[in-house]
Amino acid sequence: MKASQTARERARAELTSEITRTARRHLATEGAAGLSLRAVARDLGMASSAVYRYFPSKDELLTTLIIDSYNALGRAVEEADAARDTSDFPGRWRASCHAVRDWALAHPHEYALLFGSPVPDYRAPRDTVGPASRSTAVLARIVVEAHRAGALRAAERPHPDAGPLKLSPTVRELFCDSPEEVVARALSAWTSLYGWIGFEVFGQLDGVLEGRESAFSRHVAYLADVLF
Amino acid sequence: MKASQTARERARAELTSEITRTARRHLATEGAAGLSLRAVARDLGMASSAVYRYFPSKDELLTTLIIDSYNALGRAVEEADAARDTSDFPGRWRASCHAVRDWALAHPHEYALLFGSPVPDYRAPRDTVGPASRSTAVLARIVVEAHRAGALRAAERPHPDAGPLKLSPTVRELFCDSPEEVVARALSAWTSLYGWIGFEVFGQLDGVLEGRESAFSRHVAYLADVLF
DNA sequence: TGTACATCAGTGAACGCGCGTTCACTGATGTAC
DNA sequence: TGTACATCAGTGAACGCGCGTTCACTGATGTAC
Repeated sequence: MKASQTARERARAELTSEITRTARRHLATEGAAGLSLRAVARDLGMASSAVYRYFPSKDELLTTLIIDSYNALGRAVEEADAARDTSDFPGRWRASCHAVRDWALAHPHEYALLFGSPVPDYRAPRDTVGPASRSTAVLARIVVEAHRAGALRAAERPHPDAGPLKLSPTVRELFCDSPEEVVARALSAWTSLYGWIGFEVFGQLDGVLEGRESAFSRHVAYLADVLF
Repeated sequence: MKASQTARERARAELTSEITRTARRHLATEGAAGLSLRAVARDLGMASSAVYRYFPSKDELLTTLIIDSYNALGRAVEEADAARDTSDFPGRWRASCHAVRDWALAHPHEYALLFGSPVPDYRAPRDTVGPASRSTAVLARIVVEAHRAGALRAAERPHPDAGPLKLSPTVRELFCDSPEEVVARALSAWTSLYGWIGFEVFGQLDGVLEGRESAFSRHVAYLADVLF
C-alpha cells in the first residue's frame, strides 16, 4: 500500500496530466492569451473550481506548460544532436538547428510562449531556468567540443573592433571557459537561428519567400561559416 | 471656409490624435493584450461609446498604432542611414542596425506588436504592408547599392550546398534583381539582426550577458562579414 | 443676416460575455485502532 | 474485519471585475436658402 500508489494518488496523477494535456491543446489552438482555466475545466466536464485542487492558480498551470515545452524542445534538439557522429560538428550543428525549427513550426504557440512577447503579468519562476537552457546547452556543447577538437576556426579570427564580453557565470560555465571569440560567435549564431525561426513562426516571412526549408538550410550554413 | 478647416474638423483631428496618443501610451505600459477602448476613453474622460465616433472598432485603432509604429521605426532607420556617407556601406549597415535596436529598446511593446507573437484574432489589413517594409527597404537598399558599387563580396562566394531561392515578386523588386546569393545573404543577416534584438527585448538575454551595446556591435559586425 | 434643417459629437444605460478565484458543502476514499 | 475519524476531490453558486459594442437620446455645429 505504501510502495504502490493508492487509488486516490493514481486518480490525482491522471487528472493532473489530463488537465495539462487539455491546457496544452487550448494553448496550441488559442495561444497563451486565450488560455483559460474555465475553458479547460469545461472541456474536461468538471467544475472550474475543481481545477484549483490541482493547480493553485492559472500562473502555476502556465508555468507547468512552459517547463514541459522547454523540455520537449530540449529533448528534440538533444536527440537530433545525438543521432549524428560525435565528431561531425557541422553536421551536429545543422541537425540541431533544424530540430529547433521543426519543433517550432510544429508547436507555434508553444514557441511563442517560450520565445515570443512575454505574457503580461506573468513572472517566470526559478524552476524554468533549468529546462530553458536545455536546447541551448546542446548548441553550446557542440561549439565547445568542436573547439577542443580544433575543428573551430572561430577562435583563430578574432574580430578587430571587438570590445570585451561581460558574460554571466552561467554562460561561462555553459561554454566551459572557451575563448571569448568563440562564445561571441556562438551567441551571434544562436540569436540568428532564433531570428529566422521567429520570423517564420510569427509570419514575417509570409509572402516573402517560399521553399522555406531550403532557405533555412542556407541560413544555417551561413551561421556555420561564422563558427566553423 | 472650404479651404481652411472648420471647427468641427479641427476638433475631430485633434481628438483622433489624442486617442491614438493615449492608446499608444497604454500600449507602452500594458502591452497589446492590455489595450482596451474603455480604458483609453476613461483616460480621456469621455464615454467609451464616444470612441466609436473615431474608430469603428478596436482592431482599427490597433491597425493605426501598428502603421504608426512601422513608420516610426522606418523613419528612425532612414535617418540613421542618411546620416552616413552614401559610399560607406558597412557604416550605413551598422548605423541602420543600431537604429533598429535603439528604437526597439525604446519602444519594447511597440516592437512586440510588430515583431512578436501575433495578436490573437487580429488580421493585419493591406494598409500595413507598405509601412511594414519601410525599415527593411533601407537595409535592402544598402545591400543593393553596395553590390552595384562592387563593394559586396557576397556575390563572389556562392555557397556550395545552396538550393534555389523562391522569392516573391515584392522581394525581388526590393532587391532590384540582385543575384540570388546577395539576396540570400541579406535575408540571413536581416533575420539575424531581429533575432538578437528580439532576444534582447523579450528578456532572453537577461542574466546572460551585460554590456549589450558592445555585444550587439559585435553581432552586427559578424553579420556584415557575411555580406561585405 | 436670419432662419430651418441636416449633420455630427458625445452621453449614459444596457446587453451579453467570459474570466479568476473563493467558499461552504457533500460524498467518497484512506487510515488507525 | 469492522468501525470512527480524517483527509481529500469535486460541486455549484457567488463575487467582482472588465471588456467590446449597440442604441436611442440630447445638444452643438455646419449649411442652404
